[in-house]
Amino acid sequence: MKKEKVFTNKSVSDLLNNVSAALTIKGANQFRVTAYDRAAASVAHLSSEIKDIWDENKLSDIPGVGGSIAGHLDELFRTGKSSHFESELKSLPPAMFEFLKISGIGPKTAFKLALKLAIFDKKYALKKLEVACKKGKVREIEGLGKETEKNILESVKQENLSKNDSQRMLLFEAEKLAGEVIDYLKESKEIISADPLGSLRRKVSTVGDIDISVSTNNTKKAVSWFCKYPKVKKVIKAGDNVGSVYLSSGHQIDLYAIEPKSYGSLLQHFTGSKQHNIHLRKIALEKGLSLSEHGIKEEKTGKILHFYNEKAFYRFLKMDYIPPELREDRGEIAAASKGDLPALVERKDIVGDLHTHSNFEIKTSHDLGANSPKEMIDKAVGLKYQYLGFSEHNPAVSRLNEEEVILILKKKRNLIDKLNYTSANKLNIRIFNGLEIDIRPDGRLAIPDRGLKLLDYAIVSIHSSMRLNKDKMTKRVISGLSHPKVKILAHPTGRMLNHREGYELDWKKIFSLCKKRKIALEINSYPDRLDLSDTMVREAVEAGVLLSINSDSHACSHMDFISQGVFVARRGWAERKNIINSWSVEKLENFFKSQA
DNA sequence: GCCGTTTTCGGCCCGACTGTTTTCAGTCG
Repeated sequence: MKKEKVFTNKSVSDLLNNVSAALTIKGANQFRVTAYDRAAASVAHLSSEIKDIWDENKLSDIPGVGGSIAGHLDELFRTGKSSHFESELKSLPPAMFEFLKISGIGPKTAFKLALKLAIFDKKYALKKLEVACKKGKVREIEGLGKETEKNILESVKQENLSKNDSQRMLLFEAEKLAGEVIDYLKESKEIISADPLGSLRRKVSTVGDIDISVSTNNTKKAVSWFCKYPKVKKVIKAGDNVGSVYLSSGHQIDLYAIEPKSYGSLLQHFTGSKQHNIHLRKIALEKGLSLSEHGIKEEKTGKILHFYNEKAFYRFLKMDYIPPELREDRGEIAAASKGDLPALVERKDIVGDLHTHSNFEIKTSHDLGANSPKEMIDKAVGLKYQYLGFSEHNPAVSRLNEEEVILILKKKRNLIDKLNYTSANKLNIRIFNGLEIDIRPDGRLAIPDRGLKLLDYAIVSIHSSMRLNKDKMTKRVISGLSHPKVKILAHPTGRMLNHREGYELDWKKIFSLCKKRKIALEINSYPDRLDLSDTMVREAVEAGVLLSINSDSHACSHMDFISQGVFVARRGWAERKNIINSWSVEKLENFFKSQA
């Protein structure tokens, strides 16, 4: 059997970067080079898989991918190779593309190294380069020197072949890491404020490098304080306004320092996204203005206008303030100019969690929660929730007969009723009796109808046979959604960030059914799920489908993950009205009882 | 090679930093 070649966003992005490098060496038009750079960066930051986008015939929708590159990529996905890309790359030594992985080495240096050291093969290229460095051969090359040699040696040795070689961090991890650095920075009396930048500030589900800005009256001191952060392993650069370090954990952190009067411009500039800023810059240019991290320059007078904060910046451009989560150049600039931005859902709008697992002994074949219902309720009260839904996995049908299953579900029903009696009196929180039910491969639900009757609502989801094809999977899910008690489809694509791609579904069909039958699609807040993804949320919202932001907690502490789901919802342009667990108890109760 | 509320041609962001230089090229974001 022929093995299918796997294309990931990362591998496609690398390929485009290599083509860009090849064009640079060949002295191609610089705009053609940057076009490939842009396409590569764009693909690397996609929030869905490029293969899926190709499936839907939407490659040209990717910013920076036009007819030509889309055509080559199409050939690549259809046949496993692109004759055009291959011909661009073939005249150059394959080793140089390995060298490109080293931070600080670009196309010209990589090419020079390969040529002068006569390292041509890809195999052992880095190893051979390391040997050459140790022999002092690199410093002999014209234009290179001791420092370059040292940098290469350190990079190769530490496998700090960064430049995106390591996998992207989950947003949750990045927030934690950046939070610690920011806390440290704020200890300095020179530093007035410090904020995350880039994808971290835009709350993208995965984050590459961490960038941080500081407002200070002494940028040099701020950078030097940053470089003294105890977890720094190596200072990459330390200029008057910019610092860059590797932590001992291997993560790279960049710092940008600026005086307070320009802080708004800096924050805006480095929050990006790149596409958002390019679009803004174009609009500004038409008005005779040029944008930079220092401010807005009036071309006519040469005067630079400074902005303390971003609100003033956007106001000057005659736009509403655009929340960082929306800054992806997906229509937010036009909307902000017209005063048409959505009123994005906020964390405080979420007044209940409908997907949680307690340790109630339900004899499931999946995982139980770690905490008791009582402990979970205390946590929910602490979060000021108005309601909490327990949705343990269904009892294991293969090991129990129907009567045993019903018995367990009755026991759970009784417990919830009892909890409601006490909680209504003492805690002022409503408890709902949910259940997370497997949709079996044939589309049937894993518990009998008699069991469903005991529930306030059912969540359905897929936990097995994830490799069914799109058609079969769609039929399976649609069948699983058919019972009127089913109100939520949990983690709808089954993806795990950095771990596995989701299964494929015919979303047109799913959306239209969910809209008609008023079934909410879940935004699962678990840090490595974040499923639906932001782009799918946007499509769901536009299709008029309801959403539910849930934590899928298997322990009390997991209930804090809910903010991660809120970020995804915001990135998907979702408003409070789209989210069922922002509704009042009464409205939600009616929703559960409705039989659309 | 991409892109379009001055659209199918003629533009395309730009500054900081490092290393190797002695005025600048290469890399990065």
